[in-house]
Amino acid sequence: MTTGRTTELRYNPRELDKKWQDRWAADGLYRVRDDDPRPKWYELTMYPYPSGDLHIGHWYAMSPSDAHARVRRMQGYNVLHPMGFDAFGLPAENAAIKRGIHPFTWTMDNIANMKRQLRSMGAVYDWDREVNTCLPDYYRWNQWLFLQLYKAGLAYRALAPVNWCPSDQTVLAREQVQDGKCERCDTPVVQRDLEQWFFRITRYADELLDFSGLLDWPERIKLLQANWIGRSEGVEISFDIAALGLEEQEVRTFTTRIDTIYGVTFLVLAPEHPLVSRITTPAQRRAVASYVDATLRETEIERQSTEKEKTGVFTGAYAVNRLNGERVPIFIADYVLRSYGTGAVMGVPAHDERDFIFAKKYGLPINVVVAPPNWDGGELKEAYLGEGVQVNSGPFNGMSSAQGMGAIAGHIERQGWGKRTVSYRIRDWLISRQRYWGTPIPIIYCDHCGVVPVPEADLPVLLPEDAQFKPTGESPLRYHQGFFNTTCPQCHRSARRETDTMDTFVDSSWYFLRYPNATYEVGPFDPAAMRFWNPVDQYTGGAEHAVMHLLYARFFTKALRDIGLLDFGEPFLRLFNQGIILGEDHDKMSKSRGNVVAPDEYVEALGADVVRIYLMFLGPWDQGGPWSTAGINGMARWVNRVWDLALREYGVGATHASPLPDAAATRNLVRLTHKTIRRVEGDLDRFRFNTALAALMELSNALGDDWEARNVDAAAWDAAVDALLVLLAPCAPHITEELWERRGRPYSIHQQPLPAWDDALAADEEITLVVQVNGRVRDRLTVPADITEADARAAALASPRVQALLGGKPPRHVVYVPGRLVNVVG
RNA sequence: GCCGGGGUGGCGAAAUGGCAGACGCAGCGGACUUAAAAUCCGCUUCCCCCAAAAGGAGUGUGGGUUCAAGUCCCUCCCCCGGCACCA
Repeated sequence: MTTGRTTELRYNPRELDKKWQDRWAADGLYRVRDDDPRPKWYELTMYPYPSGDLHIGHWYAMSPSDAHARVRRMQGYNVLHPMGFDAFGLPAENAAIKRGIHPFTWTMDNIANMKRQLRSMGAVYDWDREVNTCLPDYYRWNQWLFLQLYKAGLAYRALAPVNWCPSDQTVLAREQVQDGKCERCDTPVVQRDLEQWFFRITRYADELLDFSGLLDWPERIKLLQANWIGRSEGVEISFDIAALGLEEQEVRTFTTRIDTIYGVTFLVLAPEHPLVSRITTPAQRRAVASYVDATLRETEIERQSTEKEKTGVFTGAYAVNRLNGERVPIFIADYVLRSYGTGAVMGVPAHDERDFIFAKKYGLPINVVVAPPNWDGGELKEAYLGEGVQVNSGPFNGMSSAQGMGAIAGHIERQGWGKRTVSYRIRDWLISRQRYWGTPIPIIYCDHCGVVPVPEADLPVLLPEDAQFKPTGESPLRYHQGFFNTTCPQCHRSARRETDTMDTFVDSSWYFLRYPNATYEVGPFDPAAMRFWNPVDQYTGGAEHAVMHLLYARFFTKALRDIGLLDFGEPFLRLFNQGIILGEDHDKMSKSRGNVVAPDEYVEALGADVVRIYLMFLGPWDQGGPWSTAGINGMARWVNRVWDLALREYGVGATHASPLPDAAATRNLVRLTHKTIRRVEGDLDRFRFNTALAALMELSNALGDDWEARNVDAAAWDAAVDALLVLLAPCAPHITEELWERRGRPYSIHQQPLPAWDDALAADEEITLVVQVNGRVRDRLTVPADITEADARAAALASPRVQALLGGKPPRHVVYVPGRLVNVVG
């Protein structure tokens, strides 16, 4: 045990946890029914990858969400709070390569272990509704949904430059590339051209920017998604290259600064731009070819580095700016990206930082067309990006650049040289993975019929069990003759199967639709059950999924709605992101730092409840924070105090009755009880577990004092203790159930409603009136809560401390804040 | 560089513009004990002071608004996260 000194509990936590977990399971206490008349509440937490071990981060994500789901139960909702496994993915395959264990075996063993660990948490999960994405009865519906998207034109195959991880031997989605490296193994990613499957998420870019269908999402996540989608309005403007005598008469560029069109002194194409080879003059051929080669060899890190000096090569060709008839040279440069806009940009060095640097380096003219304020007509030291007055802009001179923007765009559209358009940063979602352990893409390639979808009746396309895992990491599917060779469903001649599998984010894009009907066999979901529970009322999980899982799931929901499978467009109405639990040294937990906390040890020693409430108490849930071994021992001590309090026999006939209950003390306890109920329910509702638990501690401290003083009425004592247990029950389900039983209350505490509070009983009779002189606290007076303003002012002025400070002079001004303070301004 | 979030005692933290530091941890003192652990009680932001009272200072920095600012506005610094040649 690495937990150091550990508080001894009043009870055996292992036995107590097991007793109640077994009893709840036997009674089906958490079995969820679809025919329950109470309002439904679907509370979901992001399902885990079955790595094999439930670590403290899982506990930090899952036990508070379980507590919140329990709060909703106690508030009278019919609550679905399911759990499952994101079971496809690369680690299983790596285990197969390294240790010769089949991914299926590895994954299912891990799931078995994690389910045991998850059960130890004592959550309300209804395991009858478990979802496991690596089983054919789940992934067949991945395939079915793929076919529906394909039919709708939302899934397509294209040759595209992709991010390839040489170590994992697969392509990556752009979201999975971090700083030019593979998110998983840190290998520098290289560019390759491959035939890949895509989902047309870009068709939904504008709708994904519309968050109006959401009830409560963190602003931060919406902003992250908006930035990722990266919508920018601009103008597509073509330049005339008819003089080159090619089939193409023009080069199209995209700009957000059409007001600077008269300042164009060059054009730049991406090195991969299809026109490059055709426009290049014989004299420049060699230079251009070697530059293009060098660019393709670059890794993403090199290409994307902003520190790198701007480089480029002249193609020898010129284009004409149609607005002023000027002839400008065409360059290629690797800072222009093929995949954004049109893959070509107009160079306006006076008004764009990159173009400015490029022009300086290659000696290109810098023509000011938007005059900065107080511009003297001289040379610019740096690009001027702001607004100004149009100059050197032909008929648009004298307009503000804002006016110029509209006027020039209108002129271009009338002339047919271009049009106003919108560009997005987001690209279509690349879902092909050259891996075994994923959902096979249900497509067949036939020499006669071309790309043929697998007929729905033939689903699922099963992963072959007898796959050979190569040390190179290449997908076994390509070498599995029985899988690879098939017959065309249309012409019945021999054909080949697609060997790529789907990104696992496809699985998680609709798993929430499956929980309500996890065993449904005629479709991905039973429309009635799915619709009864969906959309998810409250989703919780880490913010790292802001632009991947959450965006993909929103896209899927909208796409399935348009196909006619759903009648709603947002999957998750409310979202809460928990923070990250750090090591005791305040660093991110990692094996290499040796600061990883294993929850099982603490659950074993202190029970699930202590681990749960400690994690909830350590700070605001959305901020995360450092683990503290001393801190969790403090929680164990408090649990002991609650245990003692709850079992004390206080009252009529008991050994520790008050001979003569004190009316004032009793009123104080009743008041505190009602205040605590009000506070705790408000806090729990808004995921503020730390302050909810602090309020319960205050109540338990007060009960301790009352026990010592023996001065409160027995009924008030019992009501306070019962309220304490019921309010604590969502956070600490096991010990509250035990204490509830020992106190002779009816099973189960988890079927009790949250107690109601009475504002009248919670109201203070006396308040502390703070008396300030010139804004500084100089006295505190205890006065009746309903004191009149006149009395409060008089009492404050009568204070000897105030009198002394005023020195006999009348105050200039007195501020009164009802129920709080009087500020005497002298 | 741009966009978020954050900076409060020895530590984790609390605080509708109205008593800064609730609650917990650690520490110190006391009770109980042959002793220790556990438990219980008390103290615990800093400065001045033998001590207390009474003062004074104090929520990253500097300024502002206000009778009153941790909270609102402006400047700058630092930490964390995201994006980053997106034309």
